[in-house]
Amino acid sequence: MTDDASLLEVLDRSVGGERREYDVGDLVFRQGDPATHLYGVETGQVRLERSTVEGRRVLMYVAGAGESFAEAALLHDVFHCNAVAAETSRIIAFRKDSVLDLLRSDPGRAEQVILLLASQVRELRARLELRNILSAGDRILHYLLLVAEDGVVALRTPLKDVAAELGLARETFYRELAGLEKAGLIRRTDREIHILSSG
Amino acid sequence: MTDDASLLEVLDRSVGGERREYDVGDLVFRQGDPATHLYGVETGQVRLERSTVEGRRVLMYVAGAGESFAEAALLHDVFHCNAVAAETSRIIAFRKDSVLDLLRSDPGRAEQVILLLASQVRELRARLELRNILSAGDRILHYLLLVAEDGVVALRTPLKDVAAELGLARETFYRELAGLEKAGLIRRTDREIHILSSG
DNA sequence: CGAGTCGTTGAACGGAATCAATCGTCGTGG
DNA sequence: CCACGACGATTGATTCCGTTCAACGACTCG
Repeated sequence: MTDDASLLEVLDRSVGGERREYDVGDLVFRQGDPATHLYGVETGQVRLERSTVEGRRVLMYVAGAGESFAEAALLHDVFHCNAVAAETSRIIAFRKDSVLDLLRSDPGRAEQVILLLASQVRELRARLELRNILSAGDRILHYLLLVAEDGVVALRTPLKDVAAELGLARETFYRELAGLEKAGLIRRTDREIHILSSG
Repeated sequence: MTDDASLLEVLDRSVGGERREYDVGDLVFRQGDPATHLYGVETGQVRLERSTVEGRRVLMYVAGAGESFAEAALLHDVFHCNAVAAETSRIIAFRKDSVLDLLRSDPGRAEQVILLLASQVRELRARLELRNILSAGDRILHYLLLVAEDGVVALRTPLKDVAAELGLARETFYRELAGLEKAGLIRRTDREIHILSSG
């Protein structure tokens, strides 16, 4: 699912980023702040949330380890949301100017970034489409078919995280997984799920 | 939600695309075909689906009017999914080489594309995050807060399409909307929804 | 050896999907 | 001009299934 090199990695190699540590609740940036940087999560988790006029808060995104966020800083002068650490986190900050300079001066890098973003779009679309599947069992099966390579899914993350990615309560996920196995559609080993053909 | 200029528009203006008509069920391209073009939907709808080894089909994305698809052609030599018209559709095909040439020779355009993709990523993330909200009412409210400008949401598409975007049955959506109005949280006029402040 | 987390199963509840029916509106053609 | 059909919007009743609460075993780590 995740591709070879992430945007975060590419940026980190190309323009050096400044690493900072944040505790739970710390603000990385605030809505209205000048958008001078974009960011990556090295460890931890950051919540992006927007404050509405009436003071309500709308969660826009949760960025986990390895992900970049606030790329939209490239588009705007000020941030349109707050970024707050949801866990103790190490964040990398890249200067917006540096990034833009890089993209302008190095067409190869620019192209690489385009490809990265394009594949990210593809992945997000696929994830979104998954959510349109109502039945938990079908959703899981489709997910497995999507991420499988040669009929085998290697589990890199704990199962509960997979459940979260699928938008399911972990209990439902475990149960349904057991159901699929009982139905003879999959077989599980320790860190792998094998998809058994049954056209 | 949708931004000023779409990727489709930018491409259409920069590299001329070839327009083709498709009937329901027609294949735009097939899994394994050389990936020589990327595409945009002018009218109609296209389903992107991947065939697995066992002949099962997994839906990856449904591209509607105004959207581009198969941008991933830029990354790969062959298509990894089938594209089939879900309605009578007019599709624009852009030559991959032309697009790559453009991006390499025109850094300004490349930058514009990067910005477009970045904002697309942001939008997709936001949509995905919405799906993590279980309660239909909360989901709708968050959506409204997200797309509102000055507390007003202008309906561009039929309500039933909004319901689909939110991943809700249209009945549920209507009902919940009525509920929100009864609860005094929103007020509806013909083509607008007003969000009433209530911290 | 305890605390914490992941994985797993059971039982009950609640809410969204689904089926069904109605109304309004718009466009089309006779 | 009106009848007709298509589609969006809406409300009611019922079913179903995923969430939630709860409890437990396995494993890791300090």
